[in-house]
Order: sequence, then structure tokens, then C-alpha cells
Amino acid sequence: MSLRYAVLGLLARRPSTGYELTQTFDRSLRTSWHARHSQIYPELAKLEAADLAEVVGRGARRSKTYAITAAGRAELRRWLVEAQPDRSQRSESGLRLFLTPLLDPADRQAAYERDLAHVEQELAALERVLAGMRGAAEPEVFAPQVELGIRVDTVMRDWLREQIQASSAGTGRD
Amino acid sequence: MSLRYAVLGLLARRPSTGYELTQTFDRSLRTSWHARHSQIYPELAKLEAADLAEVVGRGARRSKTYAITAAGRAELRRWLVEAQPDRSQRSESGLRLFLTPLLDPADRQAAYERDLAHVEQELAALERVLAGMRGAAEPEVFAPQVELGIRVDTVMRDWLREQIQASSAGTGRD
DNA sequence: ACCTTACATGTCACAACTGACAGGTCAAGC
DNA sequence: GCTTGACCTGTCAGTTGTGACATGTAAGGT
Repeated sequence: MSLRYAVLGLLARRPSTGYELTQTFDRSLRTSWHARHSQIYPELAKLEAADLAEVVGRGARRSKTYAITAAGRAELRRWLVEAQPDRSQRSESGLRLFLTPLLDPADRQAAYERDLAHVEQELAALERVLAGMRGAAEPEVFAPQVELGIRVDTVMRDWLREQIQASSAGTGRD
Repeated sequence: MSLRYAVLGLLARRPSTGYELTQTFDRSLRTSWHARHSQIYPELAKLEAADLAEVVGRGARRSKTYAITAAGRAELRRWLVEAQPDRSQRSESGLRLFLTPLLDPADRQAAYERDLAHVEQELAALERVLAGMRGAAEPEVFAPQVELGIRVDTVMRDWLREQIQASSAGTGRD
């Protein structure tokens, strides 16, 4: 049921088209809940049928703008405060990181370097997002969430650098 | 295909029964790849059919102990070093955390406090795991992974404490 | 002897998710 | 006028994952 609330949550921020939601899933939500357009469009239809969202406008190229309804907001709030969280996760990168010690030193080194490159990129992107928020007119309520992402990625980056260094000290000219 | 490699990875550490794997998924892998026994048993059968794993022993209560084969190790290595990582994730708690700013201050406070309690518990559990590893006879290659978990959870804990404090300063007696 | 709990493996109907297919619209550059 | 690329919405067959059902075994307490 998470997809339903992910969509509802994005609609609670602002009315959007399915296309816009797809992009937001790709850009902001990829690290917490991933979804494709082939899931998003049917979900919007279901949300509309359940009166949790409604079409509030039609634009160019047959686009439909959906907004959350009062019932939708109530349902979202109910889920956020009442439903017991499912703490289980699915992260292929996390799995890889967990299994990396099984590799021999050279492969391991390469794997960690690949991850480091990715995390540095991610970190730079988040810094840009935060900078954009600071420059905005209205205060951005999601700024702390971005800050958390930056802190987590920083810990990751430092840890990866340590692993790479420790590994090269053990296999290199030393 | 991640489940296949998760199972293969656990078997690479040591031969195990399906039951033991199920427990490991619950205890160690729950934060990177979650799976139930109803997926694990069929996957073991598929792995055996593909000669990536084999039954090396039968114990009490009809239990079967599986071990990874040479082909299985090769396939696991190939996946870890050659396959391009899928960085997308699915984490209900992450989604909740992302959407929490949508709640009014009182609900938000409660949500953060619930998460803080959980993360503190998690942190204590990881500390115990690390302490156990330090006391072990053979050096534990997965210790850095546990250390990373501790660092990430520490960042989470501190961030949650800040949010709770900032929130109570804004709504409380202040 | 009986009961409870942990051990242990499996199946299946159903729901969630993916990747590919399919079709159409508008703006900008050449 | 034409082509390219971004915009925009949908469907569907096949795979992955869930929750419940089903079945039985061994150990420990009373």
C-alpha cells in the first residue's frame, strides 16, 4: 500500500500531473520509494475512484492535473500517524555493500570506488537542492529531510574512503 | 534477480538450511533486502536446479543444508563486480520520514519520537553485534559493515533529536 | 502423558512491480 | 515543411513478493 501513500503525499505538496509525479519519483523519491509511470497512472485512477484525489484541470497534450481531496488528506494523515511502520527495506546497493567483503581485495577495491563515485555525485546534487531551498522565497519545510540525506551520504563517503585506504594499505606496496 | 544473489551471498559465508537463511534475512538483511521463507525455499530449489547451490547434508526434522557451488561463487562474483547496480530503493520508513513535514506539529512530534525510539533500539543491537565480533577468535570481515550501520543510525538519531527539539521549541511553552 | 514452543519445509491465490509496447502532442531548430 | 526531442498517458504479459494455509518434528516443562 506504500505506493498509494507516496502518490498521495506528493499530491499533498501540490497538484500535479502523472508525468510530473513520475519525475518526482525519479528525482526525489528514488531513495525511499521507487515507482515507474506504469504504476503511477493506474494508481492515480484508483485514487480518483476512491475519492482520495480528483482531476482539477486538463492542459495541453491530454494532461490531467490531480489534486488531493479532503478525504485523501485524512487518509494520508491516518497512515502516517496510526499505521504501524514496516521497517523492512529493499535496496540492491545496500545488499551489494553488505556482500562486498566476500570479494578478493582487488575486486573489493573497485566496488568501493564505484560506490564512492556515485555517493559523491549524489552528495553534490543534494547540496545544490539545499542551496536552492535557502534561496527560495517561502521557507521550505522539507529542508531538514535534505539535510539528513546530506549527513547520511557524508557518513557513507567517509566510510568508503576509509575502506579504500585500508584496503590499498593491505594489498599495495606496503 | 537480487533475491538470488542475496541467498547466494549468505551461502557463500557458510552452508545453511532454508530456515537459517530465513532468520538471517530477518536479522541481518532486513535493512537491505527483505524476504520471507515462502520466497527463500523456492529460490533454493531454483539455485540447486541451476547448479549454483547443492544439498550437502540432511539433518533432523527433514532439514536440508545447502552450500554454494564453484559455479555459484563465480556467478555471485560476476554480479558483484560486473552488473551495473540498480540504485533505486524501497523503504516504507524512508517514505514516511520524507512525508512527515506534511503533518501538523503535534503529529509530527509523535512520528519523530516513534522513529527515535526505534533507531535507538537498532543502534543498541548493532553495538552488541560489533562487541560480539571484537570478542570472536577469527577476525570478522563484516565488521566494517556493522560499523557503517552504527554511523548511519547515529546520524539518524541525532537528526531526529534535533527535529524533536526544534519542533517542541516552536509549539511548546516557548 | 500432555502441552507448548521452536524448528523446519513447502504451496498457492493474490497483489505489486517491471519492461516493453503503443499512441499521440507541442515547441524549437534547420 | 520537416525532424528531433521533450511532453504526456495509457496497457499488458510476465516476474517478484505477500500472507495464509498446510504439515509435521523434536525438546522441555508440568
